[in-house]
Amino acid sequence: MSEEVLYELAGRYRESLRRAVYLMRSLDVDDDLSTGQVSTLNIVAEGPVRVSEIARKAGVRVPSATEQIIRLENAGLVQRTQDAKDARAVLVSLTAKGGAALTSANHARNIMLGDGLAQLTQPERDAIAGAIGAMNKLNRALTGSTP
Amino acid sequence: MSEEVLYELAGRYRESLRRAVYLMRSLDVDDDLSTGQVSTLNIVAEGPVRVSEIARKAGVRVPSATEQIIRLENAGLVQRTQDAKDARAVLVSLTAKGGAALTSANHARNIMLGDGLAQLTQPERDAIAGAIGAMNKLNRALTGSTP
DNA sequence: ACTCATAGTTAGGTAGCCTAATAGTTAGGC
DNA sequence: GCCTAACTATTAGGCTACCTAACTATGAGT
Repeated sequence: MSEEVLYELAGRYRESLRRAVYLMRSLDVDDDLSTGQVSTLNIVAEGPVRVSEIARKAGVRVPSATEQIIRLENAGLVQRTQDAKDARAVLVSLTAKGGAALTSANHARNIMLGDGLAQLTQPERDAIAGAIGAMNKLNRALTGSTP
Repeated sequence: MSEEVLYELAGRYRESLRRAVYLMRSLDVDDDLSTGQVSTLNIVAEGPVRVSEIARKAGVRVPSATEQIIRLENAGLVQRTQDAKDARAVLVSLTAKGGAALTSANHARNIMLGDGLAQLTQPERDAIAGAIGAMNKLNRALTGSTP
């Protein structure tokens, strides 16, 4: 694969992602949860997680994760408990209210995005569906190198 | 197209995009330009543009665009001039220094992203390349609705 | 000419990210 | 067993980027 072709593809993909950032923001619905908060909740929803693990998965530093968690805790959406096996660690888990809020938030956003997808042709949707796996692999390849 | 399928695709795509957005940020190179600033410069590079046009293309409000532009102007990367045809309007254009900085910034980021793309298989790269058009159309479809 | 719309800036506030410094806890070498 | 080094999380302080509301200046319509 020639470097020029990779470079050219990188440029086009980067530009498309730039606009997608905007799209993500436009998916912010009137539910008092920012995109970042929904992401954090989605991570926490996988089970009780350490703060450092949340930070790693979200791609931010630990203090930033702490801050988000405190905000979510104040909103009653998550709770913090000490890890019984390691007194240094804090386990973050969803509250019932948090679970409900997350379900609703994901639903609202997926519906909005689904509306956009419905405006595409079937081949276009197929193209996006087919690219997701490769995008995820690319994300892993690059985020591994710059944690 | 069934709604469930759209919904499911929306969820997977949204999660992939979320990670890709982090990836974009991780591409920040040591060149004193944030991703947002590079985006703004890329918009300005298309020719002298009004502040409101920059805001529209970047998906932010006008005051936010003004702020970015002032920052870039202080760095000597863009310049503001009065529109000869409309004394209310301000035209923003790249300076020579800004053009050079943008070229360098885009180059560094495309090289980094190109490195990641090189780690994919050819079909995976094809999948991404094939999805870009659809992603852009989707971006337009959704961003049009929430300016 | 008067009014209303448009373009941009300024002011004030918030979220979210960062680094550096701190407190407490665990693990490993000796 | 203990002491040091490493790890986990929080706090403190600072920055960017975004927002809304209010303001100034200019243009356009009747």
